[in-house]
Amino acid sequence: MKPVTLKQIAEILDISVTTVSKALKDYPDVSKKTKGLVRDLAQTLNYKPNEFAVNLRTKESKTIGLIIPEIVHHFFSSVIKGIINQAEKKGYLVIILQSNESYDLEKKQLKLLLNKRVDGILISIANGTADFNHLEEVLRDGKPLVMFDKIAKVVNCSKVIIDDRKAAYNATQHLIDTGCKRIAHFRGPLLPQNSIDRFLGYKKALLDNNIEYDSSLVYICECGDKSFEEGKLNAKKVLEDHSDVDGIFINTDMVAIGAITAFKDLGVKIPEDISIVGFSNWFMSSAITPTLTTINQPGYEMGKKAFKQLYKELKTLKKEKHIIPKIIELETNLVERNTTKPILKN
Amino acid sequence: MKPVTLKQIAEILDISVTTVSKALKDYPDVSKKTKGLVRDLAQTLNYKPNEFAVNLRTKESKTIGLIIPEIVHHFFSSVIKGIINQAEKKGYLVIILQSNESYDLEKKQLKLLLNKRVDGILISIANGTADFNHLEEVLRDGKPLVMFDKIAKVVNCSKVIIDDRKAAYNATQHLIDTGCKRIAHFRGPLLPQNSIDRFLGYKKALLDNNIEYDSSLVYICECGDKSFEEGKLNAKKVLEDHSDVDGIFINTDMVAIGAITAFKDLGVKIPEDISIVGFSNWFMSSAITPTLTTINQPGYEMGKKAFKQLYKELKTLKKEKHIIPKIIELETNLVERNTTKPILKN
DNA sequence: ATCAACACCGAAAACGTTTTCGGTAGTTTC
DNA sequence: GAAACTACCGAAAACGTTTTCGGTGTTGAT
Repeated sequence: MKPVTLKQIAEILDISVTTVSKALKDYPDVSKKTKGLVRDLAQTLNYKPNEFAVNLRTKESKTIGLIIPEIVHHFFSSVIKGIINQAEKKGYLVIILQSNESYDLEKKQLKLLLNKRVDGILISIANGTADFNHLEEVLRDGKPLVMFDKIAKVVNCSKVIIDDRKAAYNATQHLIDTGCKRIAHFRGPLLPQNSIDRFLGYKKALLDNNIEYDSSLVYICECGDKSFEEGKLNAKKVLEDHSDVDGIFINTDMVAIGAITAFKDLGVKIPEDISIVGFSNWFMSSAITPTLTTINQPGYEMGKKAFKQLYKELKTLKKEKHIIPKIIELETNLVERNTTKPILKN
Repeated sequence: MKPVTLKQIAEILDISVTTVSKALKDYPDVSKKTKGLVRDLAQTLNYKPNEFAVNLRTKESKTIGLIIPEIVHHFFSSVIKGIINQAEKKGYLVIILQSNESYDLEKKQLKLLLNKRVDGILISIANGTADFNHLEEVLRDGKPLVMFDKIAKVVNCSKVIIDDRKAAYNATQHLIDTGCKRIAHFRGPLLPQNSIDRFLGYKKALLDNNIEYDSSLVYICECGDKSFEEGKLNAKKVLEDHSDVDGIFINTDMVAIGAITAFKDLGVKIPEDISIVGFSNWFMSSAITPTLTTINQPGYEMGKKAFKQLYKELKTLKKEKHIIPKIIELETNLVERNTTKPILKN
């Protein structure tokens, strides 16, 4: 019942623990014969090295921590998949925690991971997070930290992101290119950088096309569980408030699908009466009718890149003292579908 | 840079390591004064107990392993959420691995977790898994194992499941109750128990209502990434093969939504011409038009229950030698929406 | 016969905790 | 004034591994 140890193997073979350890790790100063004996016995006894002891000696756990605002979410779960697949390839295991978009939980969980002595941390911060002391502490602890998607610009660590501003600019520009004159925006919450950047991109596109920015055309969504409902609700509000709106750039696909559903119910024709561009390229976007024009946001890729960066830092930290943070920007692209009209030739 | 240890605190205060350790753990044989000193110093030095050393002594890691076929999946990600939320409450961390529906990967990952010496394991097995030796090994290792959703009946461990057969029976019965006479079934792959049980439930319902079972009305879907496409494809096939079909019970919502999309494109009226019942109650089911009648499968709840059972076993294993496996069955229910007609009064 | 080279092995320290057990000093009891 | 408590502290062993360093015995060359 009790797990087999090096000591037991040593006693059976009447050799020292040292030799057993070395034999299993293929040291050159152990004879072929002994190695054979040790390995065979280890095999038959089903010996598994005690990771706790190994960790204690080597001071690493080959485990990393991951904090994410929400797991039940297509984009984030894609990122997770990218991370753990990549981690597994490099022999790392991943402990996942969910902050639930709460700063307090995020802080607590970060402490949990630091206490567990994970080798490094990946995080996408919560919407509510405005203080970054808990994140700085990771760095102070000498552990590599890589942020992705929802980042804190001010923290001096590596980041894997998309250019939200540019993507939003392109989305809005596409609406303009397809003939929209009065364009609304369903934005996300006020705090997270993404939602700000997307808003800024939207605004810039209007400006560059000499369309006046009208703050009453901007609606806020929490983009949480209620995304679909928010989409429906805001769609109705737009119709009431501004009968002249002919295009909407929407912060996330889920909200966009809510809006589409509401518009269909209300007899609004898409894209003839109102054009819509979403954000994320959630797979449902190509399933709904009409299919949703949206910005493709590469989640799996982002997860992969984030882990790769963390891995690099893990390696360099073994030799050098410090790491130079790196900003990795992933490309996004507009996926043209049927909620926008074809581009006007002029 | 190097983490603070008990020894350092002891040296500074000129007391023994023992006393420091005891002070921090609030042993009764340490004076209030000493406790205060130790705790204050530990605080200011930002002392964190070395988990590796603690693990080595206590022989537990307060970490469990979770293997799941696919993360990017609404049902499974809900389960994950349930698990890690519950685990966090009890002070456990969760390492997640994804088998990708592959037996070989599943086997490898299980070994990985066992080597990591997690305290217990939660698993939903891959479709391809037909040999269960790797699962038995967990038990042989003396570690608690709890399966959920996709289980192996033959393995003697606790399981958290739904009654797929009953649920499928109810789904089919509902189609019959709403007037369907010729009912097709889009089933999942041949192997996993769920898919078999749902098929069996479908068949039984037909039998009990004196409707002849026709194997040509059963279509197989892989239910992987291509679910939506499979739904569309099989919908078309049904129309070609059997113009008289007036109801379909579909293995998962995603496939059902594909089918609905295809039917709408082909001008088939739902539920007038063909009624549909899905399975899972994916949130998109209530967003699509028409909203999908489906079986509610409580993912979050399942995750919670699975961890709770594992936790119980973890505790009992500390006292007793053996645990008696338990089968926990969660209730499902039919959610009536608009892809089925109202029930006929007779 | 001597020395160097080589092949192989093991003692011991170290990693940082936890816990048992015994010890000392001071206080109370009769 | 002896015995019995109480309150507090610490030495040491243990958990299982890794790695350094020094040993022994054999071989081959001189």
